[in-house]
Amino acid sequence: MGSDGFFERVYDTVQQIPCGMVATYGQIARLVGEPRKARYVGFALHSNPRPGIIPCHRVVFADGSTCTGFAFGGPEVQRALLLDEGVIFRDNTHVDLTRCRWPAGIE
DNA sequence: CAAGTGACAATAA
DNA sequence: TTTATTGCCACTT
Repeated sequence: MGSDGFFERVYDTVQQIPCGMVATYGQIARLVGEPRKARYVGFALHSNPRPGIIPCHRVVFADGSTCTGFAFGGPEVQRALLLDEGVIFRDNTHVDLTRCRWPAGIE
């Protein structure tokens, strides 16, 4: 859409993640058309210039694992938020991308 | 104003 | 199979 910035596309895509679903940095990078910029997708959320409109907790690693640090205010907090939205967890730190991967049908 | 840094993922060896 | 390196934009200081 009107946004010509890479970050803007990332924010717009992350905001489109439906409740109960999660997306990976790499998938978002592909959705914006730049599979090699997955690194900056994470940085875009880290910078978080639009707090409140960017559900960073719905974004996880390609492995389905959440960040190892306190990026979301606490990995356990992120897990609680996702569980509250209906996301299925395989482990305390890994999300069941098999069921909650978004968008559905990317293959 | 310029340089450095940063929540990852994919490919090569 | 696993480990290491590369890629690359915007934001921070």
